[in-house]
Amino acid sequence: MEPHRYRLITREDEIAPLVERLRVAAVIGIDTETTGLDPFQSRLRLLQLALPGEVAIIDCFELTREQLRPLAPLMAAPRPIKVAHNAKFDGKFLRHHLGMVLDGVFDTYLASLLLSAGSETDRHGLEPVVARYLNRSIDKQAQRSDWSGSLTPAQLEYAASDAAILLPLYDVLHEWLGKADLLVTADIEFDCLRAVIGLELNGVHLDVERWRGLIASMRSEQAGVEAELQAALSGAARQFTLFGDPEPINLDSPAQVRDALVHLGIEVDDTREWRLQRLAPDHPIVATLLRHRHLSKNLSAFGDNILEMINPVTGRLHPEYRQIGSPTGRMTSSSPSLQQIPHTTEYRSCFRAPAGCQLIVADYSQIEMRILADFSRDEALLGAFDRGADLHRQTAADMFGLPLDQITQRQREYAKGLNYGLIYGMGAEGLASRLDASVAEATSLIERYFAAYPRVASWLEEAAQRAVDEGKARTASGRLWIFRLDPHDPQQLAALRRVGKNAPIQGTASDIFKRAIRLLEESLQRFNAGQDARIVNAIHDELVVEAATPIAAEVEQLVAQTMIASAREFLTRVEVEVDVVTTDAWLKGK
DNA sequence: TAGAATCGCCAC
DNA sequence: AAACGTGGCGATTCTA
Repeated sequence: MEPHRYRLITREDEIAPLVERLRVAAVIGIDTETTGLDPFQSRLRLLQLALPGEVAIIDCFELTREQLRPLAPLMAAPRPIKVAHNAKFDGKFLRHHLGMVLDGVFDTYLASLLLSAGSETDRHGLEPVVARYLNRSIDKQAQRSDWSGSLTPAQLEYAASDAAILLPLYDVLHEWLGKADLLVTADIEFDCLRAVIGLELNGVHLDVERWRGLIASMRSEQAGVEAELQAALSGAARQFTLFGDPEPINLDSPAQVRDALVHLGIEVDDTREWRLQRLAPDHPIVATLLRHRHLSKNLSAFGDNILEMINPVTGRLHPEYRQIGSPTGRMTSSSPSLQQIPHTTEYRSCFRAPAGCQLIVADYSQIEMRILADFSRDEALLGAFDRGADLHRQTAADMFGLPLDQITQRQREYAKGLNYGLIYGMGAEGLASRLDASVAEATSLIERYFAAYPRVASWLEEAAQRAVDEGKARTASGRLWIFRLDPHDPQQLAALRRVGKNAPIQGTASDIFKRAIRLLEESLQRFNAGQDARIVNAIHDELVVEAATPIAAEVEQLVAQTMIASAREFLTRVEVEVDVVTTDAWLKGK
């Protein structure tokens, strides 16, 4: 690639003229080089700003936060558009080290993800994206060089070219997004970047002592369970120690556990939970085994490892978010995944508001069923939400033609199974197993359900057929998922029909949620000036906000109103409900 | 011996 | 009893 014209900026008097040139630009490329990946433990070295034909490279070791402040309004404004590849990374460093909010972004990484529409094989680093959309090759080797010392011409050339390439990349990706009707979805994604940057920087507070106590009590119970199981199962062992004692089996090995059970006369093909559940009533040892599994799982997945992830600088957990974590648009979090902390009081109560703060925990009530009602226009299902009654009880009443107060617990369970199952494309066999009923019973229940909600039936069928015919699905915002499933293969056809039903619903829930995050970030801005309210967790349909106690009540109202306002942008027929509580810990009726 | 594949299970 | 969608992740087992 041809060398880029760049200017290394190390003096304060160079900032104002630079700001003037940037201010009149429609679009600028932006990139950073840092001494590491964690903004709390590494430094921001370079900030590159690309204009057509020119790249300014700011040496952040030479200039103070105060001296760079004139750049801040540009970074936060809608214009110029800041083009970055994975702006979340740059945005975290800008926010933490320079106090700048990054907004008004076009993210080429997110754009590439949207355009690939769920392809698992596409890569989305800058190098493959440039290759795919500009048909050019770039060299990323200098990325991992040492950015903390004196800079070589090669490093500066790399820094400049990485920022410069973003401008032509923007042109091409913008055009492709337009052609694919993805500009609305792209704006949803770009708009919530600022909040996702906040989510990662804010992190969550974990009560370490409480967590340690939880681990300790589980470990001691596990020791007892383990001894009991070894005594019972080792008789089945084929291995013996040098002293003739039975070799203990590895209870974490499904194969060894299966063999041991078979030796005890308990015939099993595998040892998955549902299968062991079936055996537990007749075999106390299996129940104990299940308890061991549970403890073992929790201790390994939610034990000391979580404590090790606490950031030494902030003392908090800072998960990484993949903003487009699935083709439906759902976010995922990792290191740790706060989205899979067990939903029990002992775990959730460890996630607490720090002193002087409260947690506002808010989630959408039945959001996916409401989306289904809105999409299908089914009068009875819409009516169920209008009446505001317990949905599953209402569904049972609709199915069985009974008044609400005559619905039995079992009938409500049936209705609940259907409400949850059908949006996932469940069939009669699946429902039968879930409800512990016969396939005939399940079939008849589904018939009753669809008789009560006929437009739901037709919408689901049309969605399945559309997936088969077109090989793709879209959400309310236009988010696209192109299915890589072969409709000529019976198994893949069935999977295609299931995902065809679910994708528009789950994906629209993502649209609504992400829009809500954006709106809430904006609403909280006036509090954020004082660092008094911040979003600290986001789990598919639930938001957790940490707020200073004096403003918590006001923030609670804001959170609920904002989430409702977002849903209204996408749903026309159905009202959504938000359950919200203000508490000390991450607890609520959900 | 490192990485892939598999089993299994946590969340919404 | 692989057929209920989306994910992350840990332990074991397989494989190059």
